[in-house]
This record gives sequence, structure tokens and C-alpha cells, in this order.
Amino acid sequence: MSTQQNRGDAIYASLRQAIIEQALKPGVKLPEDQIGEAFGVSRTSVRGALIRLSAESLVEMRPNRGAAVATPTLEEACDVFDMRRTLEREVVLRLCRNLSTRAIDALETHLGEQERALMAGGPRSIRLTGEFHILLAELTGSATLAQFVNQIVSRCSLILAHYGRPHSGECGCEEHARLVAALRERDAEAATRIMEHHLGAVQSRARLDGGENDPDVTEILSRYVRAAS
Amino acid sequence: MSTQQNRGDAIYASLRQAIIEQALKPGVKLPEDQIGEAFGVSRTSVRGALIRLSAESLVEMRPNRGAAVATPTLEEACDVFDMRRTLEREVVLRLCRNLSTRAIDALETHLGEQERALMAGGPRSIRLTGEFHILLAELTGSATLAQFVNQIVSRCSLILAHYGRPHSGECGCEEHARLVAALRERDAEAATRIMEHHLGAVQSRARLDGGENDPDVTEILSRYVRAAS
DNA sequence: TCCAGAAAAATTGTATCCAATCTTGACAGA
DNA sequence: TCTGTCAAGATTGGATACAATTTTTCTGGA
Repeated sequence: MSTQQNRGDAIYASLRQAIIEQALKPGVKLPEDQIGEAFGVSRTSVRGALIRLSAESLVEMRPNRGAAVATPTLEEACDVFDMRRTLEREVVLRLCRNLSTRAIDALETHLGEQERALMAGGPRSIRLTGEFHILLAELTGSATLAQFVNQIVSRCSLILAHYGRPHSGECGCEEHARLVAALRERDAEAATRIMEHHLGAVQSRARLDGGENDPDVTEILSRYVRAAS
Repeated sequence: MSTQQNRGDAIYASLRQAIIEQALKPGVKLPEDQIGEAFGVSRTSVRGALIRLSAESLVEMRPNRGAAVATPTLEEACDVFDMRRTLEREVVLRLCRNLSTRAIDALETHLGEQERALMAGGPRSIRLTGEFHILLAELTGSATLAQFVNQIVSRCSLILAHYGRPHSGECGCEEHARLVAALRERDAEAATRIMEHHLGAVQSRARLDGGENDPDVTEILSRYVRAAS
């Protein structure tokens, strides 16, 4: 899923990372020409990457009108966060049932990286805190679960970029540390509680209460549009 | 996700259906030329469709060697079925919390279709029994959950095509009826039990016990290949 | 007969090209 | 000044073209 064999893969990975790190903000247009030129490839390869990103709901492709970084609606955002809760609860339960010491080592190594990145600041930190959750999912040994979590966490990044306060990444990673501690003890009850609380905190960084986030005129107006009458 | 705006969409939908209905069996090569000619379009459009299908793990694309209907490994198959259990349990729980009478009507209408298709036989039946589960997921109102279930159920179809007994679709739909009955009563305990049992039955149609299913030589031999020594 | 290696054919990866569609900006009329 | 219309420019959808790679076929030698 990472190494670049085709040019399309490389572009896919780069664009994806840029979106997740919130360098490409929701709504930004992604003209094939321009991207192709930036990467030094033709539109053909770019198109392949965009198709894949749109399959993940990270970009929207409207026919004849080009691609843009997706702008999730409020409803979508809530749905995605709900789904994330569901999936990550499952991750924690599976990990408590079955977690090697090697896995715990991997988690703690990653915790260290997160802290260092947090010190240093920058987009790397945003990405790493997300990747922690993906690592958790991978450690369940279920490729499918890991893939779904990967997708959902990426979309959460996007949502935070859209609705979150400026530069709001996921979290200070202190709760991550507590989660790892609970997992080490195989304490499913505590682990799910921490995860639940943690995701609640992440979600609360988004202003999903319908408050005045962005003057997204078209979206607001679309609610008042009726069939031509 | 269905109406064909671009040519790529049309091909995507057609190929997907063919795979799910087990008309295109796992391992079958999908040369871009040939498919393009079959649909009367160029390779460009075909490629787009294949990219999307490979993002769903329904086809495998190996660099410079073309696309083929995916041939899930045994491990993958088990993983997918596990994930399906996880997701569909969530579907049932959500539905018991919140299910309109309109939704129940929709389910019963669909049950009727399934029965009729089962009488008539043919690939339509295979597809419809799968679509019942997708309908369930859609009725939760969560687009994300529905999409994940859609993907997972499709992959299960593929797995049954690979490992299942000949023409083994999902199931006689009698358990579907019992599930709807339990949902109507909002009986979460019974509903999850039925779903669990039902998916167990579906899974058991696949010979995932490692028995002698297919002489998948390359895969078998790959376990004996060591680094060149 | 069987195998190794080379040539030919087939297939993919990617760039380029054209028509269709959308967007932008200018211009005329109110 | 504002608004509606239309032409010019930009962008996408899709086909074609060509180089790179793989697969198949052919051939010569053991």
C-alpha cells in the first residue's frame, strides 16, 4: 500500500499524505493538469490516483467538473465519527484478547515518536497521532479491520481540517499512553473506556454542533432548494 | 454509486456484478484490451474501472502483468468473514435501536423478491441474497457502515465462488425472514443470535478448513519457497 | 526428445491528442 | 451600474500512440 511501483501509486501516496496532514484543505480544487505538472507526469497517472482517492471519499470527483478535496457534510462527519467508535472499540476488544509483547513494544516505540514529533510541531505530528490508531488496528492481525480503520481515521483527519479549530490534530498523546498501559494489563473494560473517552475528545475538537463554522453558502442554501415548482 | 455517468462507471458496475454473481470466477484474467472491446470502449475507461475494483479487493492488479479477479487466500477469507460478523452485528444492534415501519416494509418487500428469485434460480438469486444484507446496513442510515458492509459482502461472494461448493450462493432466505421478525419485535438478543448463526451457516458453505479445495499450485508452492540459498 | 536462448507477439504503463463540457470574461442593452 | 448573452479559454472524458515489459513461440543444439 505504500511503495511506489507505478507513477500513479506515488502520486496517490503523496496526495493522500498532503490531505491527511491538512496541507490540502477540504474544497481545494485538484486540476489534473496542475498536479501532473507538479509531479512531472501526465494526466493519465494523476487520474488513476484521483480515482483511488475518491473511492476512499478523500476527494470528490464531479463529472466534467474535476476533482477537489472532499468537503464532508455535518451529517457525514457525525456518521464517520460514529463508525470510527464502532471500529476502534472492536480493535481494542480484539487486542485485549490477543496481544503479543512484541506488539506492545511496537506501540511504545510509536508513543515515543509521537511525543518527539509533538515537541517539534508541524504536520508530522498530526499524521503520527492518526497513525497510532492505524498501528493498533494492524496489530489485531486483521488486514480488513486495519484497512477500514485506516480509511476512517484518514477521513477524520479531513473532517478535523474542515470543522476543527485551526491546526487541531488529534490529541496530545497522553491518552494514547494510558491506553497502551491498559492493553498491557489486558484490561478490556478500562481500555474500551479510555478509547471511548479519547475518541469523544477527538470528536469534540470538531465543531459538529451545527454552530457557525464555515459560511458554506451552497450547502446551507441547498436545504432550501425545492424541485423546480 | 450505481447510475452510469461516465463510461468507466458503467464498466465498473458491470464487472462488479459479474464477479459478485460468480460469472467471473477468481483467477480469471481481465485483459484491458479484451474488456474494452467487449464494452466497446478504450482501455482508458477499463483501466479506471479496474483501479476501483482493485481498491475494493475484488480484483488484483500486478504491475505489468495485468488484472485478474482476486483469489483470496484462506487467511484472507477467514479474516473477511470475521469482519463481516463484526459489521453485521453492529448493523443489527443499530437497527434494533431504531427502525421505522417503512424500513420493515422495505425488508419484507425484499424478502418476497428473494423468494421469487430463488424459485426461478440463476445468478440473480445469488446477488439478491447478498443485497439483503446490504439493504439492512443501509437502513441503519449510516452511509459508512453501509459502504463497508457492501464491500465485505461482495468479497464474501467472491470467497464463496473460490472456496464454496459449486453454485453455493448465500443461503435459503428462510433465516432472513426470521431475522426480520426479530427486528420487528426489537428483540436485539434474538436478532444478533440469528444473524450470528446465519453468518456461521454462510461461512460454513466455504470450505475454509484447509481441505483440498483447489490445486492452487503457485500458492501452495510459495510456502515452500525460501530465499535463494 | 528435451532444454536454453532468441525472436515475435501480446499486454501493460504512460504520454499525447481531440472532442465535449464547463468556466471566465467581455460586451451590449437596460 | 447592473444583468444577461456569447465567445474565448480552460478543463475534463476518452481514444489513440508508443515505449517498456512480459509472455509465447520458434529455433538450434545436446
